[in-house]
Amino acid sequence: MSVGIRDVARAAGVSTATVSRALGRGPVSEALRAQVEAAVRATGYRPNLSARRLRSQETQTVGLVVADIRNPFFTAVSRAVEDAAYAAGMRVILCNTDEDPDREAMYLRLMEEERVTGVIFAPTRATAEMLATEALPFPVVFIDRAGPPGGHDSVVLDNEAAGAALVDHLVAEGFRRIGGLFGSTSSTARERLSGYAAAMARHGLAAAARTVPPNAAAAEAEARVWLASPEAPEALVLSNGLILMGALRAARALGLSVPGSLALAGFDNEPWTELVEPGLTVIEQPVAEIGAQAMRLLFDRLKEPDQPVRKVVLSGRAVLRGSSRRRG
Amino acid sequence: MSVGIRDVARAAGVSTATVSRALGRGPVSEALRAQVEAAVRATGYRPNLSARRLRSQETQTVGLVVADIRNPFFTAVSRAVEDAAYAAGMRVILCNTDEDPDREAMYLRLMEEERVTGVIFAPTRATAEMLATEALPFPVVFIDRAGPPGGHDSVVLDNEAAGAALVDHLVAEGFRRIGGLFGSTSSTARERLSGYAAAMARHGLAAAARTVPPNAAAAEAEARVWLASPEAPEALVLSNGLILMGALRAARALGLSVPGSLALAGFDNEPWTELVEPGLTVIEQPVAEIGAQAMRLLFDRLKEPDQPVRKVVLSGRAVLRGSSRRRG
DNA sequence: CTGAAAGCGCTTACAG
DNA sequence: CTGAAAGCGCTTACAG
Repeated sequence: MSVGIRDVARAAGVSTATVSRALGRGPVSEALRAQVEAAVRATGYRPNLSARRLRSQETQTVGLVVADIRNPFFTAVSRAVEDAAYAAGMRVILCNTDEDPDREAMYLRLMEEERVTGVIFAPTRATAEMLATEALPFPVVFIDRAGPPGGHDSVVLDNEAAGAALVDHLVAEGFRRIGGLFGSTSSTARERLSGYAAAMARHGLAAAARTVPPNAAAAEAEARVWLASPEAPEALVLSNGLILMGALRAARALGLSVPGSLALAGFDNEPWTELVEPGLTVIEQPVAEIGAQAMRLLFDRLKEPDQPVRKVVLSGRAVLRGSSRRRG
Repeated sequence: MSVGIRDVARAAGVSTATVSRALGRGPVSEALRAQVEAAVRATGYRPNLSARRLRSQETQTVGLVVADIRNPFFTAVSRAVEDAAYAAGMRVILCNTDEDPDREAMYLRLMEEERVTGVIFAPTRATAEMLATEALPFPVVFIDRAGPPGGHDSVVLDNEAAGAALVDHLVAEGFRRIGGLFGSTSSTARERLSGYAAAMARHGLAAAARTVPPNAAAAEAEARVWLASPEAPEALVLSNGLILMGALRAARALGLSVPGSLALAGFDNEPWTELVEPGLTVIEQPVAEIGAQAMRLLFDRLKEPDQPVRKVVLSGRAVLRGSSRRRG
């Protein structure tokens, strides 16, 4: 029914081997190549990628496993990964784990069955640690969150520095009771928390950090309780864009003026952070660069499987806006 | 090197056929099934999906071809599609066309080579029309944008009604010089424009619509020129979330107060539209429902290839906020 | 219910 | 450069 390589071979008057070579990188005379190309057009032939993958043992596929594509950070990174992949003739399988270790395990298993060339992965802490010991049949590049040192290549932000930078900025603006709301599942959030805590200590201030599931609803709920309590901070550091959004909602709900009653400083320079009033101070991540770098690390690893593990640490850029401006 | 079905068969003391049946839906005695499962665990066997697909002639793969995953509308839809797909044991290949017909053609061709089970596609007008005649070897479900009637199944918003609803609302709020900024590439934008124009005519008002490439930068540039000109409207209808963002930026850049000097009403109830001041009036699309419905149409089509073409039209929900409030 | 054998559609040594 | 043949790892009629 469907036209196969045999039909093309017959139409071109050559062997299937020659058709295969003409479509790939095999050595073929110009004359035969032209015949094959004409036959391909005439028959409407489409190579069967499943057959090609099985036979060649190369799937040319990269798995991209992230927490949730609806998190704008992952949206942007995934677009960069896909651009790089398709440019290199590879395909991408995208999976959303919702930060659930069971789903992570399931998708990692799927990646094995797909015989993927490699995986770009934003793991939970639990899975990142597991992967330090368990060997996988393909290279893994961690993004956003590195596992234990020496395990896998990774490209991450300098989270400690970024967390500390937000504190330094808030302190410079005159704030002292600076709280922090951090995601509870990722090593990234933990590092940002660590940078926050270190900077607070350095300034001789008492740290007050809370952790929440990394989504806007959970962050809003926690912030509402906190901000209405006697221990309410006068400024808040938020560990990602969703938590920042939740904190802003909480401030609005409680009628707290920003930055008058509550200063905010967070992560991810999404378009909307500039459009709200006041604009939100954030650490901008080089999202496209993260995706592109991850693909580069993956390709390098495929080329040199035994080279030492590399960790690419990118710096965030502080974008200072009204939400963290000096009080009064 | 890698463990195959033969190794499992050997370990379990059965034939490869029995292993295959035990892992699939074949009839196998409980005793052998247990032996096979034990052997699978013991060997760490992972079925090779390329081989399975080649042999079974079923890829269990759906292609999802959208303009740009970074458009929040497509982000949300794609998440819904992926959830439905993985729940049904299918995989998703995601492609970004950037509204470029050449890239659309390229990815459609890739879908053929992948032998996908079906494709969910948000096409440009050019490609939608092409697809009305050209036959594809797999069912296609259009989302967001339907092609010519009778061509393919589709799930779309009632765009004309939504466009008209925004006009009716603005008129009710006392606006009369109501302009419109619409995307130039999709049938969706065209329909929203048509609803806008019809409603303007119904109210005895002069329509003033412009079209732009559907991204925030192009929309901002066009809006800046328009709003600074003598023909500047007092209210603007925007045909999607990106264009709405561009228009808001233009208003801010020109120092136009919203809604005092310029009212805004657009599409896509993204979280940020509630957080800006004033909140933006938008038509909310049932994004999760659109993705889920598309998968349902696809499954139905696979089950009943010859049933008549279906077009599911979903209604938007108007979310009225400050940006369109009566002037003065 | 079970196994031996054929074959899905390609690519790739192996000869020439 | 080219072709005949083997085989990638599975599933599925076909017999029993």
